[in-house]
Amino acid sequence: MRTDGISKSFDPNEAEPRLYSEWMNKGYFGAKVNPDKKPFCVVMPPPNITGQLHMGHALDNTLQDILIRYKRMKGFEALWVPGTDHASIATEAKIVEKMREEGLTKEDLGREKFLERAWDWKKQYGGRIVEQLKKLGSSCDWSRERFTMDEGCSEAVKDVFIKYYDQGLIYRGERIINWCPHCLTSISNAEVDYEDQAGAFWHLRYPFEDGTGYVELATTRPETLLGDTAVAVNPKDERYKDIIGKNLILPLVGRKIPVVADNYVDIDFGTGVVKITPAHDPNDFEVGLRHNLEVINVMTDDAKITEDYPKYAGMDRFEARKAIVKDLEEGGYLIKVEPHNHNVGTCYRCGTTIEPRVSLQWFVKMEELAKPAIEAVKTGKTKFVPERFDKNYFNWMEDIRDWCISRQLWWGHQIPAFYCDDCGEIVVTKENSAVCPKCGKPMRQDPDTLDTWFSSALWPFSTLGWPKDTEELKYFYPTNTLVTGYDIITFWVSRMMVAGCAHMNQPPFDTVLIHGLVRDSQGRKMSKSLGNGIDPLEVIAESGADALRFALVTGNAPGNDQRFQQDKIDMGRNFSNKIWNAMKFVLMNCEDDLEFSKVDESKFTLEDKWILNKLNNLISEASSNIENYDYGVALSKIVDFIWECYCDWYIEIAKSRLFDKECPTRLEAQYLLNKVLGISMQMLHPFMPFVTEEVYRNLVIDDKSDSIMISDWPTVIDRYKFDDEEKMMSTLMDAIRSIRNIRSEMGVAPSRKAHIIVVTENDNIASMFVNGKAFLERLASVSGLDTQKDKSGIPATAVACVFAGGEVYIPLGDLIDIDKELERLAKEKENLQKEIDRVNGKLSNEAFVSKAPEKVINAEKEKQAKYLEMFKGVEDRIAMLKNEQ
RNA sequence: GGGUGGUUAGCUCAGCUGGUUAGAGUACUUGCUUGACAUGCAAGGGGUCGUUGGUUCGAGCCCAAUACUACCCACCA
Repeated sequence: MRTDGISKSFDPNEAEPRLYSEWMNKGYFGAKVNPDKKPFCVVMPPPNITGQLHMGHALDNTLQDILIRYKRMKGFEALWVPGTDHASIATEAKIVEKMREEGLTKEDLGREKFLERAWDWKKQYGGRIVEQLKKLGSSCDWSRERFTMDEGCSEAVKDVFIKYYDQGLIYRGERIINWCPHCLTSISNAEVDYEDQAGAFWHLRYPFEDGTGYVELATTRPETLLGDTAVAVNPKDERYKDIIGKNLILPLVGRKIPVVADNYVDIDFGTGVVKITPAHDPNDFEVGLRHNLEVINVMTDDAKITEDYPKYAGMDRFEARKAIVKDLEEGGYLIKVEPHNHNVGTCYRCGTTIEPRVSLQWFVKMEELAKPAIEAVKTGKTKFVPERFDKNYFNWMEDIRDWCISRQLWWGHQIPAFYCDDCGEIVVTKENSAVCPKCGKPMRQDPDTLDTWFSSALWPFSTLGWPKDTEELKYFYPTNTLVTGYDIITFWVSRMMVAGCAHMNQPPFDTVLIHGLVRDSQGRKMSKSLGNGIDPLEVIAESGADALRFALVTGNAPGNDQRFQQDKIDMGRNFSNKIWNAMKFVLMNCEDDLEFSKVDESKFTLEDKWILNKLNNLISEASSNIENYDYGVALSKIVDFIWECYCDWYIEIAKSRLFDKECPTRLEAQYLLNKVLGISMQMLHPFMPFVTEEVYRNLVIDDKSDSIMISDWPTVIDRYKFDDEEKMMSTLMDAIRSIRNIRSEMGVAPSRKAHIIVVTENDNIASMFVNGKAFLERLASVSGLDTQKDKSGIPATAVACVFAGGEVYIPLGDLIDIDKELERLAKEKENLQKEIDRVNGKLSNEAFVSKAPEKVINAEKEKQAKYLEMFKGVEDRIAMLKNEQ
């Protein structure tokens, strides 16, 4: 028996790891430079080494795996490059946190020892997420796995830094930057999350130096008063014309500060007077530059007031706020406090309120670099899917600021800049040490590291060997599709686009496929704090990776968020089970010595031709859906085909041929059952790789590949195009559905088989019913049938159902309840009347007939004829039954 | 303040360039130990497609306005 050794149900926990390691051992995931094939390349967004696989990763990697498996089957040399990201801030924070538990600080350990710990961490946890990705079924070329801090990537980072520096695109300067007092580092604009917070507006008075009164102003951050070095008004503001240039005495501090005029001030907002704190506000910093104001930093790294203000020294900024407000009030400087909501910048890693702060940092000049990257999208060299996300991209890129790339962290790429403490000379070099070219003394390397995204920006080419001029680079670059979430466009996509254009003269990919967020069943973001996250690994353990992938892809459209529900996992698991059972049934009915070489295609029956035509349509439609990245749509079409067409109809119909060992078309049925299921498995494989492989291997298929993974993607088979047969078959199916419907409504027990009479004037239809007798018997509990051209001799108590081209009568004898049947017929008549009225209305509309395309008019006419015929049939029936009463 | 998406059955979502009686899954009701599968099979009920106008022979789809909702961007002290 072919079913020997085949388990009762598919067990993902057993099959998935076995198949995965087999695929890996056989090298199916690998890709190499191969001039005989077209390249297709995807680089994986490298997950953080600190990370654990979450639903976002699961979705992102499932989509990539679908894409890469599809392309591989389509005959491309398909490379999926995996790797991990060092994630400087996140990783360093975790290590520092762990050290804190041991009572240690970074400084206690020193840089070298700290980095040793960090590398240990990487060794311990960096592999964890990789193993988790494998559980998903990801078919990456693991032999090419990379890490953003490995030798090659580090080389690339240095090269880029030096190149930019030499071109004047990287500079070092004192600017106001976003400082995280918790992570103790600068962060870039992109790393700041703004959130609306309830705050207050403190109205203050600053007295004039000459004792002639005071100006009134309002602030949301009274503690920054300590660093005020001016007060600004708008030069056009008539109210304050006379005070420009006068001096004020800063309350609590006693510093003399000028009133300056600057267009930045909005006349209509507040009192029209703004206190200027250049060291702690980006706008004030700009004002300060224009008016040559002193920049006074009043806070330490961890946002405490400095020793310069003894009364508040050591206080946290929010503590200091309270103290200062109290002192202002006592000093009579506080006029009033009103509630006020405002946008507060927070650190995207730790959520701490950002402190804008003047500091010496490294920057990349972005404006020029952004231009070719913008151009690449404008000209369509790179396109976003869905298209609307290019607006998002342009929005960011066209208004881009210089990128602060230095971080006061140890874990990362140390900036390759060296300083001479003697003469102040700066050297930027790849060497590990430098000697001052001016005074010959050893130089000190900048202690800071680079923003993580600086190295990830190079990912599409650093992973292919750059800066070396490798064969891989020539063959696989530019890569093809980048798959990532919309939340990562500014962080990563934009920077890769910039880097690719700058260093490779080509944007790094032709398509950016954007997906949305995976939310919980109530539509909320999955987050640790809410505790509403679903662990993909638990889902895999319970229901298998195929079920998880099914759940993630079902109903997923590019760029859209989706809800994740247990239902979908169950559907996936049920579907696997359905496939498995279909396979078992097929094999159960295939002898060991089948000779498919003896199959005679001229013996294909109506249902054979129907399923083949359906299959052809599926191949062409699903393929084009996949090409368009509509994976959700493609999957549902494939599922519908397998479940409805193949299982619910074709298998059921085929049963009579299989069970009758003498049936002349039995071999053809066996052949097609295997073939059609096999092709369906191939199309389903990118979505559900494991169960499809297992089923494919068990089926009886000629010229079968060793693995479904490396089989050829199915194409439309021209000799199996049977549109007419498909139409005929649907007529039969309609009739079957009608019979079932009536039996169910009349409450006829399934065990009670009925002899039916088909009335039709059309000989083709009549013979179709006769030929389909066997499956009418099976599918509609029919015990036999007659055909005739008119209604003569049909007992009045027969129940009729009408279909296009005729009627089917089911004589049910005394089982029939005439009143009930009349009621049913009346309802049907009413429905038909409505439709006829609608169609008549359309066709009698002059405008419609003269303007609508002929095709549409003809369709309406056909409908009209059909409905009229059916209507007449129903009327006759009613008359007959009434007669009987 | 600017921008983007969503609003279709109780729930989750499809609906391609406007053209059958607006679909699916789930939930619900009913009937089935039908020789693969109860993780299943069959039948059924359920929607004025957010609102209001407009274009058109014809609008869930296109246009305008509006409401609600989610998100992104922005220096208003």
